Amino acid sequence: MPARPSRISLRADALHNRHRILQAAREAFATRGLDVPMAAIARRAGVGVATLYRRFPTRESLVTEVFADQLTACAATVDDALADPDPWRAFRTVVEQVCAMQAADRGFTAAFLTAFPDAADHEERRARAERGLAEIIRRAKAAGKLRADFHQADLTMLLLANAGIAAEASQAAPAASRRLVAYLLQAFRADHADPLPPPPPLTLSDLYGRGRGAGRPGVTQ
Amino acid sequence: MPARPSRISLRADALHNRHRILQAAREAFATRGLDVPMAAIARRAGVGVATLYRRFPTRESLVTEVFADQLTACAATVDDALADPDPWRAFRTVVEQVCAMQAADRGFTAAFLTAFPDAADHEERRARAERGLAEIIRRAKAAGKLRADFHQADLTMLLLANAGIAAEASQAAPAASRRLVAYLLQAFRADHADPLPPPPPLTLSDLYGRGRGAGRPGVTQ
DNA sequence: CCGCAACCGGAGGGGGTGCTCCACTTACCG
DNA sequence: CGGTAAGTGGAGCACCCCCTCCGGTTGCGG
Repeated sequence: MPARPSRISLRADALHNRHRILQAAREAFATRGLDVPMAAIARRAGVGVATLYRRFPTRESLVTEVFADQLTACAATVDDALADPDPWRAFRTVVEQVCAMQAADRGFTAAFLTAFPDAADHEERRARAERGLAEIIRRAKAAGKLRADFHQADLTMLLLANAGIAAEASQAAPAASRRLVAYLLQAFRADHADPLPPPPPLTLSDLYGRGRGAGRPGVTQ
Repeated sequence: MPARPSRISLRADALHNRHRILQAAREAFATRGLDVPMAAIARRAGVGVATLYRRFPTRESLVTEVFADQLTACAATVDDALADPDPWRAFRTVVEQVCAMQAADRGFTAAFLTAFPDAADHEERRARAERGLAEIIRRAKAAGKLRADFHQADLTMLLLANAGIAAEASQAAPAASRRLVAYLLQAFRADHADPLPPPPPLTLSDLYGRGRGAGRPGVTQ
């Protein structure tokens, strides 16, 4: 996979600064979340604000670049799971790994859950992962391990729940996340599936569609 | 229970405005979360900013006042549950009710999870509820319905997870929350309790103690 | 009905953040 | 080694939000 054409010809010092910025942003996002001030990132990287904005015109571009690796890792997790002959282990592993990544990096959680208007390959990769997950779910159900009334939206639900833990728990997040995932995996198993009351109108796609904001009663009031 | 002495002698119009402010704040907090601008609340209430600040000097005082009813309802739920002869139903009802309240009101979630430095009775009531919950847990375990390795911190975990859903899911929050709670309640049952890997170092108290911020590597950078 | 004290709303200072413009510096190529 | 274009950092503007001060208004007791 060749590097993106936009960054091939950078002067040596510029490239160096670019790496410093990415590193600083990575740390800042992980500990303080996605809305850390740009100036703080620049300061941490030891560059001026202008340099940061020249390299990454929008915060979004910085975020996508910073979390590209981790998203790749996510995709790889899904692919690995698709190659696993044991459907339930595949399902379990994906859930555990992704949630662990979320819990370890507060910014990653937000980046994962945020829709990026541009970032075409981002979206495409996400759609691909979603298809992979659907297949894993299908197999696990077919194997009789995953309860039949499990819905793909339940994964989104789990991700949101896990994000809540990552957002507030801080240092305790990894342990709490592990615990939550363990509980839920047990609840997802087919062999002890009590009836499940409510259906979940919640998939990643329509979460982005018209999700988060207020009901917008007036204009701004 | 008599009204608080601080608000007994208000002029008629002032009292009227006070109610308008509380109503506006309630709506704003519910839809936009706790950090909605004070000016927006004032505008929505049809009063000036000064009036809002005169009546509620800090945002915190406004928040506590707005959610006093709901916190009372929470406490009542715990008390009701303590009176229930069926321990498991008591446990289940408390969890379901509180989570439903959280899902219905985004601000309530935040208010519930936020520590208030003042608000003495707030803290006291919270501590009391926590004791009640401990008793409910104890009974449910003794009845053999709740798994023995359930920990009180698991409730906090559930609350945080539910908060994550309330924060991002918006209109789908109630349904998603119900689904999550249903899953977790099944996982909490003693009769299908697979071994649970990680212990949870996470209770409400130490969540407040030194919880949310970054690791604070330097001073502000 | 009158006077005063309680009340009101908006203007404005202070702080923080997003983003840009511009004079200076420096890597790199010939 | 020198010219040049790429690169740099910080000052500065615009915006938003918190909170307070102050001149005008009004409920209400006498």
